[in-house]
Amino acid sequence: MNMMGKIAPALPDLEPGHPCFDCAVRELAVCGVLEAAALRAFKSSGPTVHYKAGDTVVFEADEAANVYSLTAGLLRLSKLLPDGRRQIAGFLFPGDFLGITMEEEHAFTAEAVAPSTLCKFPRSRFDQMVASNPQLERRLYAVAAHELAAARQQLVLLGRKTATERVASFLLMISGRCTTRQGAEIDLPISRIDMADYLGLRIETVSREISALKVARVIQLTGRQTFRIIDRNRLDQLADGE
Amino acid sequence: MNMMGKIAPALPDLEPGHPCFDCAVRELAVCGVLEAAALRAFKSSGPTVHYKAGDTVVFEADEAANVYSLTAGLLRLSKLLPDGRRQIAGFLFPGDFLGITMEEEHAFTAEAVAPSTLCKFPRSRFDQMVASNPQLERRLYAVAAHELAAARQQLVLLGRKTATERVASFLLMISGRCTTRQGAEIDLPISRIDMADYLGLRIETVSREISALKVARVIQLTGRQTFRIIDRNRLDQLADGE
DNA sequence: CGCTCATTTGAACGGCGTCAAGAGGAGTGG
DNA sequence: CCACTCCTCTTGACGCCGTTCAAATGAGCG
Repeated sequence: MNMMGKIAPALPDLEPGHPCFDCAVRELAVCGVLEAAALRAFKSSGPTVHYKAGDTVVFEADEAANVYSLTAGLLRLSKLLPDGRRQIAGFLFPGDFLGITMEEEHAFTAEAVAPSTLCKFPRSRFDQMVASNPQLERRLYAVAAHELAAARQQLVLLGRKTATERVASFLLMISGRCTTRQGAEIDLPISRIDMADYLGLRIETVSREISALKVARVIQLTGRQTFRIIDRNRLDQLADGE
Repeated sequence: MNMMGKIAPALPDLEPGHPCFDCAVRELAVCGVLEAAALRAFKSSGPTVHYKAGDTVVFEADEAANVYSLTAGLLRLSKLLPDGRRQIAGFLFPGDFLGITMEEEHAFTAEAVAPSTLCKFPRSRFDQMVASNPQLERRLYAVAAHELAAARQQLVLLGRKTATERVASFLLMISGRCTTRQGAEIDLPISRIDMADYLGLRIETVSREISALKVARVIQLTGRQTFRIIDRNRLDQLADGE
């Protein structure tokens, strides 16, 4: 039943002019399971759209008329309580799929954290593609199962972990997701506010915890948006509360 | 794309002797989408198993060799941190499916909260059934999407809601899930410890919040395991932090 | 009745939030 | 180059919500 990680073969028969030809995440995204012919039909059903940082892709409670595949950038999924409290349920990285729902409306708002590019498909058209491509259906299930596991892992963090453990866990997650450049320098494309709203903390607490990790020589801030892990083992320990 | 809630037709051609014939949740469960013939083949691939309250159905980190459909009882999905802290990620009610994962191991422990009955299927056999029944695949995706939405909703609760809001939300959830008997009496088959571990609180806090709701005449405890909602509107307000 | 275990209640503590001020960059204009 | 503003992030002081520790109450059951 394991299909995550099984990567579709290269598609040498896809012509260079096709928009998917040089897609950086083609094998990662849901489209990765499609044959060249199916991919052509698929892609032709929707445009590529761009959003700049801060833009809203879909509003919570909007009709779920489209689904998206993120090819570049970074999105956040969030929900706002009536009094202004906000919780971020997760981040979408390139290759991730936006629109896993059986409901008529979206349950969360999706906003661009960084300038982002997405392939946009009308839901009706997408459903047809899914119906006629069993592998796509299977891939969607795999993606949903993966997201579910991640969400449940986050439940443990929010329900039972301390501020120190949450921040340490977050930095480890980022280090696994964000391109580590030369010298293990890690990009941190997320503001303190977004970190706080993802971790169920306030920005002051996040800032204090990061400072503490810095003082303890576990990490090193190499720039406003970059850091370096000095003591990986210690960070692992802190994340697990040891 | 909406398939939740679309109930399969009755199956008059299923013989009375078949184990699924009088299954209380047949139309609710994943099996609900199967034709009588497919259902026969499906059911024959695994036995019915029983667990008493407290028993473990699958251990976290166990090999995911089987999948299950819960026909009666109540399960909890939980994870234990090394130092004993525990978080319950969700409860499974009759009709729910256990085994949504693409990994080789289970990520959470599943234990019986009440005496429970499950249909057990070897994963390999189940995958075959899924492969040859597209509707089953679609149903599984729908179930996963539904669970994902529920988990993300719980993220908001754990990350941003107060103790009062959490307990009020929980009682409302239970009132929607548990058979309300005569006089709107609601069964509460979950201990304070499980409530606390689900809500990210301590049992003393849960107890205090319930007492406060009782004193405020919002609910009424009619027994150790049953309660009644006196002021539904107020409970809704409290759950949303108004 | 007496044991055990779940739940409730009380009192004091502490981690994280709140409020407030300061530090550090990035951009703009002189 | 500095001066100024804006904004994010950091740091400090204090307060509160939920936890911790402790004990009482109550339900189930031999």
